Amino acid sequence: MPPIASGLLGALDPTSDRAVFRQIADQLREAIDKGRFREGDKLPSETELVEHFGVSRMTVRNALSLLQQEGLAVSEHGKGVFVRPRPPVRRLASDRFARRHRDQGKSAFTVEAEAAGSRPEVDSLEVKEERPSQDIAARLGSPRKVLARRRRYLLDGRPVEFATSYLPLDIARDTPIAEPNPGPGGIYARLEELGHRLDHFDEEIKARMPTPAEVRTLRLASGVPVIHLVRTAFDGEGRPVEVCDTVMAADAYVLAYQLPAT
Amino acid sequence: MPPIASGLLGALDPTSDRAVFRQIADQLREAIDKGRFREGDKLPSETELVEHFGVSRMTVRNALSLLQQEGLAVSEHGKGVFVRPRPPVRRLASDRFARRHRDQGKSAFTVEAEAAGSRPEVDSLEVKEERPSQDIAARLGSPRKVLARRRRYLLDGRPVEFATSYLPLDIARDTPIAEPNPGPGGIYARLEELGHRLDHFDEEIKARMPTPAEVRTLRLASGVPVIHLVRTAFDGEGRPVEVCDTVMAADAYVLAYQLPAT
DNA sequence: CTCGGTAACTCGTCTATACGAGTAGGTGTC
DNA sequence: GACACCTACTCGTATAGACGAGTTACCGAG
Repeated sequence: MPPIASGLLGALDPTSDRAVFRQIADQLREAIDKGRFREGDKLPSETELVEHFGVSRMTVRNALSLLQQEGLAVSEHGKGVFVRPRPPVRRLASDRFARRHRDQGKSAFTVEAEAAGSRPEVDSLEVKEERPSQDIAARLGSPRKVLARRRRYLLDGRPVEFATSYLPLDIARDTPIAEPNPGPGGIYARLEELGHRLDHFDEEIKARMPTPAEVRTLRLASGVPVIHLVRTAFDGEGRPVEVCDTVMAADAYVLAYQLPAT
Repeated sequence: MPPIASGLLGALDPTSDRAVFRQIADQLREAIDKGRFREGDKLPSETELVEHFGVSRMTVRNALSLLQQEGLAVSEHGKGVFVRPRPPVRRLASDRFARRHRDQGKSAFTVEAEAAGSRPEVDSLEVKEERPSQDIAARLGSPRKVLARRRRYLLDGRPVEFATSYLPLDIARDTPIAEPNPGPGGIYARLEELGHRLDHFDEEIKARMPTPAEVRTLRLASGVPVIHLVRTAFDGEGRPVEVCDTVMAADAYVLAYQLPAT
């Protein structure tokens, strides 16, 4: 076995006042940026880096930890540290809720995923009545209780999104919306059948680091933020009829919107 | 001085197989979530935690590092580790480029910031001609050269956003758009005066961890992602007339959009 | 009173060592 | 050939110690 995957990495500058672990991280980052290590490639092991740079293991781990926080690398216990693969990205277009996309037999997620050549799944379905949080209540016009529909979306076995829809009970109770499977076209199609013609949606987008619970349910690598999207659906009278709270793995999404110049 | 800010923190569970540093992080996280430590509060020092839990300093640092990666805490050299303050959030509404917002004497950023009671600044202005990257070229219809306008936006002295506008040279050369200050209403007002009536904008949104360069220019705390927004402006003939590439501190923004149900 | 220095505290960096736990590949037995 | 085992490699967790550098408050000299 060659002593190290060296040649790809240079030496430290002892005169620099830049911390040693940062210098090591810089070199690895540059090697990744320049393509000397590619997506999914294994980086030199901690032991190899220790020998190559002549530093202690904690220093090397510190450098690798930096790269992981930047989202450039992921470590796998027992295997090594790898250049983080960029997963295929799902593009959410601003017309994704257009009525013409609703009259299918399948859900929008399924149709779109299959068109993109991926294998879609929906799991951890939960449908129950509950008291809304303050935020959700405010968006829905302060109903006392709401119907909550929770589900997780996966592409090719990888969880990409976790969503909860909230609907006022007076709208959703004893309708197909309260069923685990609401039928073709999803709950928006059912809402319209029930006489709540949808007029427009408001969406609010934030990005932040995931909570430990979100790391688990979305199986997120370190250094991957989440996109938190809250969508409110309004009917023709301006009444909010649904709020959908969605947490998405940020590395799996691009959101696209079209704005009129008015 | 009291021996420790204890009472707020419990003991470790030696029977648990959960790593000690995770247990410590769990306790601190819970104390923050429950409001026992509030925004800006100083957490117990490393030394205090070492004594309270009876572990080594590296273990405590490991726990604190976890909280920083989650965006819950920030450390300040020589001072301590603090619960990360949530800065005031700037809300970008989907009508922010409406024509009626343009006929002011000031830029949209300035007007809006002052209305919100903040002190706006714009700096590191750079205006130059350059060859576009592949991505920008593709969005602009492959011009050979473009005018690039770079600037950084600050609120109350804090950098929140870094943006670059790209315009095809045949549109922008020798116009007020090529000046450092393009005048009231910004470059969109100038584009319309030049006969490029704006029709609509496309926006693409991603979230990711910042590069080291972005950490510097936006003075980002660890555990704060960036929102990367690329906006393309189209004229009435469907020609792209500008691409604006923006990197925003994610903790300073909420993006709001309105979608028609069509 | 002002200014400078010191002391005590904070986190940052780095070394050296040890053991645990997951993975992969080879080896040897049945 | 199938399978259990062993071994060598990987990263994960934890200890103990050392020195450096930024911050703050106090105290003493001028």
